[in-house]
Amino acid sequence: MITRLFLQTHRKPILSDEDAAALEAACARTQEFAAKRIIVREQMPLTQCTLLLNGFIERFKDTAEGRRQILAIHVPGDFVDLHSYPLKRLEHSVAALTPVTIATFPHPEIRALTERSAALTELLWRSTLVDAAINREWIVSVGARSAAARLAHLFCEMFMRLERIGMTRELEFDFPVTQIDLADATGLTAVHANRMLRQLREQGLVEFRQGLVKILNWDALRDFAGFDPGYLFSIDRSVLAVRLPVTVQGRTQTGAGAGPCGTIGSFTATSRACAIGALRQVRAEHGRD
Amino acid sequence: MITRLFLQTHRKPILSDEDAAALEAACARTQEFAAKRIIVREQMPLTQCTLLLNGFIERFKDTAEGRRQILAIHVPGDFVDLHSYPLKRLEHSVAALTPVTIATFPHPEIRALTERSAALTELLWRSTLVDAAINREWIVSVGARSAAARLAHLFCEMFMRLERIGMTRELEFDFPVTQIDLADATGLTAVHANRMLRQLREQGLVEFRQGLVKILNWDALRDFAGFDPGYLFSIDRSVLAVRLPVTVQGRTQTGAGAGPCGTIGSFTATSRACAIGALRQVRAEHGRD
DNA sequence: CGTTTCATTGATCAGCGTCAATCGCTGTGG
DNA sequence: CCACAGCGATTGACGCTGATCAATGAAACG
Repeated sequence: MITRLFLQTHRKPILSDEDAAALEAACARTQEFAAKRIIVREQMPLTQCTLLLNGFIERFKDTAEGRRQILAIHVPGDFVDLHSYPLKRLEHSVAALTPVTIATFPHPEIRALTERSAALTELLWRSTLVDAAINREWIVSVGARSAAARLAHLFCEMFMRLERIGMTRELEFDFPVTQIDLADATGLTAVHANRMLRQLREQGLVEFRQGLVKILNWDALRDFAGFDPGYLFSIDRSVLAVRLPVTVQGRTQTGAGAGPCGTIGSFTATSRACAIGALRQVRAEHGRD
Repeated sequence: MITRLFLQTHRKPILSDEDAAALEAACARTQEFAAKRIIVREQMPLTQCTLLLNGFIERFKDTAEGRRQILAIHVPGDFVDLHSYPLKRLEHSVAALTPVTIATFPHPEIRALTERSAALTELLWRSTLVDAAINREWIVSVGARSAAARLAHLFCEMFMRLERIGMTRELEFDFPVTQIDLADATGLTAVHANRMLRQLREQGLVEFRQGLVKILNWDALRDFAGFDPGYLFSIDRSVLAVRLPVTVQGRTQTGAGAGPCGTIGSFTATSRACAIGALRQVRAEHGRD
């Protein structure tokens, strides 16, 4: 079943059996690519979407200065370029990080799906938005986290996403990328990424060696990275909350209650100092830092 | 007409008059907020979406260390949190940068729209994906551009987005944000942002003074920022190409042609050196750098 | 087996953050 | 009308994080 992992990752909204079957049937064919092969080149007109079945895929842009910025790393079950359906072209390239197997869904087939079922459309739409939420978390990573925390955060994210599809073993998982890839994803140089990986290892947080990630201390790693899985929009946030007590939640307590639906806020976004103070307090209460 | 600027920004797919009217009618009410007011707080369950009619809005996250990362800046005509419809909650907060007027669209109304028209759904979907493309360009900014180039790039982006909705005058436009906001958007400190703004001014590229941006030399600014408007998915790329000759286009020429539909690439993503060399060459041909 | 890629480490240095002080503007209350 | 507080802009001094340059070894590959 081609769409199994996709549906396992994105469970809402719940599809009828017919819709699920229609989605499955929309696949035109499967295909394999060697590692490092470019699958989609930026700005080319596209007529199909790519569902990743096996292996790892990167989306990236190269800058004029010769730096590569990886924008996303995809795992099996991810609809790598579903956004090409409404957009018709991509503003970035897509390449295989490892040997991969993909399934392709022609745009006309997807159009037929959207005309057939609003629920199915919403599921597809939603999956592209979870992707976007991950994009935004990466903005936070490169914009506001230290080098070591960026790497730690990436490991946390990959762990949760791979666990969702059964690709972890206890606290370790295969992550067959190079240190150069890690550097390109986190906005660092390979040299510095290497040093930070050593630091993470020596701090007893996480170990990365030849494509294998071993999480040595999940709680410490999560705190160090400032990782809050909320942005992954996984199925059951309450379960995650138990397993991963959310540090940063305290933020929303800065000030009294908001309107009933949360859209009518009643507080300003100012007073950084105040918010920071509150945060430090929350962190202190949890005995961290 | 509430949706005028939105439809002006997002012209594809083209809507029927009925669909456009239905969209217009889905608005429940308009509302005003003072500057710095939080409009949507992260993680709160949402039941409506926000269309910005007037003013500027930011989407942001605060980190545990007290840093604020701005994830997006919205201009009139932007559906600020349309992604809350499929996602039901947001992983970030939304606040007014200036006094704003917004229109709210209840989720049930949007659901009705999606059940009514696949074309309308695609337009809405597409607009959330253009947003995501901007998110990704911001990853490139904070991850791979120098401090000054990040600011320059932001000014280029805002200029193009504001021009689309008629909010520029020749080469200047109102951008009523503080230097702190600019710093939070670009992953810099306010102090350093200030210095870089001075540098950009002294280099004769762009001037930012009390909420007014004056572009002193568009070509030089665009080149300095490495700005390629393709990621904005504006209406007519060819027009933009004439007006703003696309430097970075040359990249896709690195290697011979790809498959007919662009999905079957035939080159590897390796050999950075080669690609960089080719880029330098392209840039040299254009007499830059 | 040569060639290339990746990992690793050292030395050096620059870009950007941090700390601190000043100045101007605005709003506010006495 | 003035004193004062708060915020934003600006500038200087200093230091750290992370980039750059360089070299080596090991492993993968054709």
